[in-house]
Amino acid sequence: MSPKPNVSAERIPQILNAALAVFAAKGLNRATMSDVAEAAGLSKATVYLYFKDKDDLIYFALLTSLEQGFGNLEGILVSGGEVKSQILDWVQEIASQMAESATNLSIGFEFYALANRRPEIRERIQKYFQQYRQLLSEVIQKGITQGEFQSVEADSIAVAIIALFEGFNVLWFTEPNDASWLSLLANTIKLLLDSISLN
Amino acid sequence: MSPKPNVSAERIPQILNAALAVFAAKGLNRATMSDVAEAAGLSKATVYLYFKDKDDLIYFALLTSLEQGFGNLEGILVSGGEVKSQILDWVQEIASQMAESATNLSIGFEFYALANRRPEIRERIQKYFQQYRQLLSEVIQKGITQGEFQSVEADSIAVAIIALFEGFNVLWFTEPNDASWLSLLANTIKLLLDSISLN
Amino acid sequence: MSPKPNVSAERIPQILNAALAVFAAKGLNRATMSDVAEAAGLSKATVYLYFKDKDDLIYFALLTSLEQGFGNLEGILVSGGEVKSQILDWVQEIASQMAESATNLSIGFEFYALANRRPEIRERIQKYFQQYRQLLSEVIQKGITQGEFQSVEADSIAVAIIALFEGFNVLWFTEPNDASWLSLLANTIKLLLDSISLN
Amino acid sequence: MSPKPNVSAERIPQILNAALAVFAAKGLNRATMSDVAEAAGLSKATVYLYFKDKDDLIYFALLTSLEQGFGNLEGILVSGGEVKSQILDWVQEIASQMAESATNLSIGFEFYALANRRPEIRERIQKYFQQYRQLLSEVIQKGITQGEFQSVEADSIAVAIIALFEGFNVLWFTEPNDASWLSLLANTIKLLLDSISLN
DNA sequence: AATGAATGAGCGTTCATTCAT
DNA sequence: GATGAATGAACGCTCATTCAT
Repeated sequence: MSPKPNVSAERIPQILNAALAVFAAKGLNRATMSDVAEAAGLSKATVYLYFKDKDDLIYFALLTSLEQGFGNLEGILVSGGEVKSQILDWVQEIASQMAESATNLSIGFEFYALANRRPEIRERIQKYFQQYRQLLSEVIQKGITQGEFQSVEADSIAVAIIALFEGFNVLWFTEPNDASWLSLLANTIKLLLDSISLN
Repeated sequence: MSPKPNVSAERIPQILNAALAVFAAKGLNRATMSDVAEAAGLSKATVYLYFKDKDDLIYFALLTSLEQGFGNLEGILVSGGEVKSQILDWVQEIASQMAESATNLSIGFEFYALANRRPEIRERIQKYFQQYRQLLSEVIQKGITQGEFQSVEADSIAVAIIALFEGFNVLWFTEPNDASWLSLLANTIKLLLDSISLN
Repeated sequence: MSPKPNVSAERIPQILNAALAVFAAKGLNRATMSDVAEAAGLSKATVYLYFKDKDDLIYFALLTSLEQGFGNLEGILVSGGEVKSQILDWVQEIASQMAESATNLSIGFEFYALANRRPEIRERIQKYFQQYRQLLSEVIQKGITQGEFQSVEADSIAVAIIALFEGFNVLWFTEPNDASWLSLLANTIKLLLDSISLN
Repeated sequence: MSPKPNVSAERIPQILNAALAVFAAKGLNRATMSDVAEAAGLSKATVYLYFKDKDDLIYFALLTSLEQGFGNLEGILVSGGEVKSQILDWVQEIASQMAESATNLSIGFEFYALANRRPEIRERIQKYFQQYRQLLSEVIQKGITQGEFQSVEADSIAVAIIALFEGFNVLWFTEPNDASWLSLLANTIKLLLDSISLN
């Protein structure tokens, strides 16, 4: 279940990156271990040196893809200035990142689907959303504390924003050529924040 | 790509229902044609009598799962009464349905992922969302016309609502034991509608 | 092993002709019973009403294709006139027939190959060649008797002519676009007959 | 379409020989990849390591069976002595070889039949016959140059001889227990060569 | 540490054949 | 006599996984 802590632990990210690329291109199932090995410039057997089996590889690929963090959400917490506008900037930033790696979204859906059968995957995804939610919640709370927002339940707003991101992901993915998603998403979140703003 | 139009066209729903059950339980890829046949109480060869191949079966299974319509959204259009409260009722209804068929969500994610490789699947999903969006848009527009809502872009609100549904789906699916999703979703949509309401 | 002698025995040639067409087009193995049934305008089950199984159908298809006789070889026996020139005319005639149904040659090769595994097929082919040989032998003999040919072994010449036909069949089939086969065949047989002619 | 060029390229002839044996015994279609693998003492998957698919295997089996060359026909070209007698010796030699590997003839017919559907197979067979014809043609031409034969078209005689070989193959194959084919073939070719000899 | 070579286990698909109507 | 519907039995092919070197 876990990569070996070898000297050439450089192999692990090498393999994981190859895996993510191949998974995104061909889908979790059509991607073969051969594909991954080839993309990593290694032999199949070598991949098995670092990952127990394909499930293991998928699991760590998920972890890797979940590591990308939440943009500079942390920055908002420590910076001065108006929270709302900083959130809206952050939305732009995240949405732009999404737009750039649109292909990667499809792995996301496969990971979600996998959660149904693999508890450890579900747990990681849950943990990811919890952290996300927690962080976003604190940001909203800061806005409340600073007097920008009404005294609403910060957590509810955090969840709403996350749901909007995920929901627009779906719409974006199914109709990737429609360029309006980004502004629709931004406007919706703005509307939401406006509605809890104090004046 | 096409089921036969024979007398025993009862076979087709029989197989499709079996397929949906098996797909939901095992995932699109781990579900074998044997599994589907067995679940349908038929032989494998018989399944092939009605569906060209597994891809064909998956495609029509998608169509079936997309056929469930949009609740009584149409009802709102023709009924009298306040739009906002009717929308909120409808949200409750749809969300309850989702809660009941939580397992089915996982197929949904697989279908989304599949859209990347199979244009005809992407098209059907797009069409589904377009109809959904169109209908919801008309409902919002009715609210505007009736003087309930400000003169906002109805379509943007419609998309926002759909995105919220999809986004909460994701959250729900990854953490199915959390009972609060439904009310969080309902509250968020209420917040949204309140923010465009006229008083 | 044998077609039923039913009232609608018109079905039998109907099926056999369809079978020959399909066999020629797709090969004995790739041709399915469905193909044959469809080509005959009947249902699969009906084909089984008249032929026990596919092997049976192939066997009777072989018989049918062997029934085409040996051109007007018999005519030479009863006619007056020079034998040699009549044989050469007959060669032209047969070779032209071959040219017209070039596709059919491929079934021929499949039948030959099948002879290895199916004694009853080998027997029919043997019988076919024996009759052919016998008839041709008599024609040569007539030429000897008439004083056209030297007193050679008529049977050897008959076999040689048959072998030349079969051999040119192979060459023709493998290089069907070469138009010279017919004249090469005719010239070779002429050379052979000249070499046994008396002046 | 292509065997791998690895160290264990010993596998390739191993598999091809097994394939030829199985193909001859069961026919191209009834022979399964499992049969071939088993005959080669390997697993099915290993066969697929060296041959892309069954078609590929058949194609290379054809090449192998076509590689056996044309006896010492080349020897006649460089040797001194009478051409005619050397040809007749060669006929005996080739015919004996044919007699020994009578079973293999049946694959031959299947290959011919296959030429109809597979252009690359047709091409190889054509090439085979062309080389054969070219070589034989030169031998005849040498006989003409040496003053043994009349100044006939060497190529026509070459084709006639090839046709006779192929034709007798057919007859031999359909009636393998008849021991007279060899002498009939030899005599016919002798007759042909006599008829173009100069005295 | 690395891999070429090998394979067991399965899966999607086809097709000759049967049988109730 | 005719057939629509159904299926058992295979077969070609793939792929995750192992292991000797």
